[in-house]
Amino acid sequence: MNMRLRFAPSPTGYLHVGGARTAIFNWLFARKEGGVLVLRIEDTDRVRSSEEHTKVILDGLTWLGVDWDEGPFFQSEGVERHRADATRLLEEGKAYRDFTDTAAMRLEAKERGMHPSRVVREKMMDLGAESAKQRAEAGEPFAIRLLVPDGETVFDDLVHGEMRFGNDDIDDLVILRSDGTPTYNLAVVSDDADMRITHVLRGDDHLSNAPKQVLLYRALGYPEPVFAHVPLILGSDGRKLSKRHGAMAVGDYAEEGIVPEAMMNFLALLGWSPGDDRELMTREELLGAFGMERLLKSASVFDIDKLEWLNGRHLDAYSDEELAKCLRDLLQEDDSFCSGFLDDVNWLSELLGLIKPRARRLDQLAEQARPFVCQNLHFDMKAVEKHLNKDPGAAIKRLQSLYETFRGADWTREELEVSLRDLASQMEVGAGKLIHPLRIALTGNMASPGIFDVLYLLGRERSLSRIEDAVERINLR
RNA sequence: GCCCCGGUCGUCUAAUGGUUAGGACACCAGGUUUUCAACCUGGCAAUCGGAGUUCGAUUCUCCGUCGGGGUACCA
Repeated sequence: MNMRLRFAPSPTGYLHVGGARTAIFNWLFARKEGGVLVLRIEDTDRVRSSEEHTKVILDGLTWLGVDWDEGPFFQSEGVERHRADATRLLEEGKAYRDFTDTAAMRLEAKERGMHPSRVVREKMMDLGAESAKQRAEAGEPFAIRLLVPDGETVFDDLVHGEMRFGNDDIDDLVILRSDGTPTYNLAVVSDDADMRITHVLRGDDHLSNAPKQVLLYRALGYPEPVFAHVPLILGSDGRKLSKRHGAMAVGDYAEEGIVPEAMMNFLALLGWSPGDDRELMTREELLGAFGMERLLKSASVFDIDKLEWLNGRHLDAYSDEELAKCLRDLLQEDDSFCSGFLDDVNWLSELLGLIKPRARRLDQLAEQARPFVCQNLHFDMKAVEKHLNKDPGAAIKRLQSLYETFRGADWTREELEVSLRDLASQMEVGAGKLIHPLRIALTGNMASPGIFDVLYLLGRERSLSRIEDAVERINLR
């Protein structure tokens, strides 16, 4: 039998990291086992659903590298089939019409200490199928509820093992609303059966829906899929992930310079492990190692630090050309950006060699690159204050001396270093006294790659003119 | 309230009826150094609690506790 899986997000406007991980597990499993992955958009909530929202989710999946074999299908397209399934259950006596008023039933149930749905059932059974049919034909609106049988519902979960639910605890759930629209549990079962889904891998939050759905499969006579409920992802305080924990959407992370390989690696390692000590894994390695048997049962906390660390490591694997492309994208909004520098492959490679260890994310990489590829510097005012403005006279003197010294120097790291250190001893100051103001003049920042590397990469002309500019800045204040 | 799931360093996790309970991120210290990183070395740090089974439980069982999910004519 061909394995068929599905990922079925609601189009809520973004791809949640929890949803993304569910998608990744489905994808890994499908690709690993040669199965088929179906994408279905659960858009039955018309208020929240929109085409733009759907697009955001598809883009998020594509960014991650999660591709699908069939779909996207839309749950709303199956409404007729959902309705037909509900009606069939009604005809077969496995469901019944509900004419009651919900609020009144709830109140009565509370007074009598019963499940509301059981109160409804009692009333509707008393009413009898014949009179129910007559009232329906007379045009009275009604919902359809599943008649939950006595006994116990037992099914197998790949993550949790055997699951048992007493049917007394399961409501006679509404499967078709009085406005004729299907409810979630019916729609899911009807769609999954229609799509011949064999493995339902989804978040733990659906675990208590599972017995209801199993009951529906059995009532409808559809073959049951295998379930696998994966644990949830929590925020840093162990609570459900929410806005106050920071970004929740994969799109936000993409914008913050996380690369998709790192995101997939990180998410795959939440709730699953390869069984050995591997942490840094490529897509292919994940695929090779993945298996449902190693899915964990317990929820895990989303640790941004670890994500960023992994991101840095994945960045190491990026080629110079790929990174140059990222830099172009990220820096294009800077008017003073001279992308031509990046065309010199040797220069590019030296630059990246210096800034890659200093950046974990693409946006940080771009900030590190900025002084080397943009004409306008962003000055860190704290740095300017400390090393230039605090003792302006000394700063000017030192920068001017450096200017004179460098002007006649061969532009090699070695010679630049020798001449700077010579100058420092002539002036009877530590080398740092020259280096710090110089660094700010050249980069605008307190932190940068080694100063001689900076000089070398910037080149004579730009270095000298930045020193001049810095002197000018001090004079102008 | 009721139903369900879960609990190993701060975090992600490994392991086992008998181990000095391993690794990684983070953190701390040292090295390196012109800054910031990177890098190297070292360190801190965990089996939720209580019973039971057992020669022996972190591992198996029960109870409690804590956390999570569900309990809709939401998905």
